[in-house]
Amino acid sequence: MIDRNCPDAIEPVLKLLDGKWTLLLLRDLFNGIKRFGELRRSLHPISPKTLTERLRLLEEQGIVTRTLYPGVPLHVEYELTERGKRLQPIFAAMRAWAQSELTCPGKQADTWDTAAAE
Amino acid sequence: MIDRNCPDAIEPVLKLLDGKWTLLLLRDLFNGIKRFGELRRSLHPISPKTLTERLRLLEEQGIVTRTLYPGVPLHVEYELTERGKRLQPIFAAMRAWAQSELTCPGKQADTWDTAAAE
DNA sequence: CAGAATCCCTGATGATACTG
DNA sequence: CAGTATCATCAGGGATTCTG
Repeated sequence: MIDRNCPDAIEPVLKLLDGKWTLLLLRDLFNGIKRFGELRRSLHPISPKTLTERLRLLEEQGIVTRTLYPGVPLHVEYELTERGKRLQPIFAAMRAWAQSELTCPGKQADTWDTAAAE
Repeated sequence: MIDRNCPDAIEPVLKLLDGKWTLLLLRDLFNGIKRFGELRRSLHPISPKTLTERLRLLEEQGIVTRTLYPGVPLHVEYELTERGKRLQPIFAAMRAWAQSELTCPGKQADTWDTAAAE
């Protein structure tokens, strides 16, 4: 039976990572500091509105930092906080599963276990 | 720069786990075989429609199995496949992060790093 | 360049009632 | 019990335009 205290409570994490672009956005940031435009291009076709929203939320959660470099044209950088970087294992686990279960380009595994793929 | 081949491709996983209830549903199944009604109560207030939809999708992906035990009243059991059970590390990583970063009931950590909590 | 402001729209989900 | 069938809903996103 579940430990309804807290140990099993992934809800907060789910809420944090919720949103169509959040995980993809974070993945990008794991590759280093990014500017707004970079993220926008990388996450294309995300809308600037959505990108801003997601970044703001992550900022509030202490997952990313926003650094403004005054001047014209504007220069803003987004970077993962230490707290944010600690999300790494989650991505690692996802990649691991993807690699072992999704047969990238070349593999033949497609034999699940209970199979019956129509 | 990112390895645009496949290694970094978490998209399929994200798609698989997408949906408001999917992760919560899977978490329940990690606690053992469940019947439709059990899941419904546990995930309350999920609607039967949504629960069915999610279960069907997971079934198609080879993540869960549906077993029908003929008779009246009906008896249907849902269980994780081996493939599904291999998603475990993802949950583990989420729980780990939640425990270390979200200060369950008693803790005081709330000091992120770049702080500046409003 | 980085957003803010608007308006719009669709798809995931909810609510409810019914059935084998 | 375990769904299916319908209809209604709404929030997350999208598209576009504008500005410091």
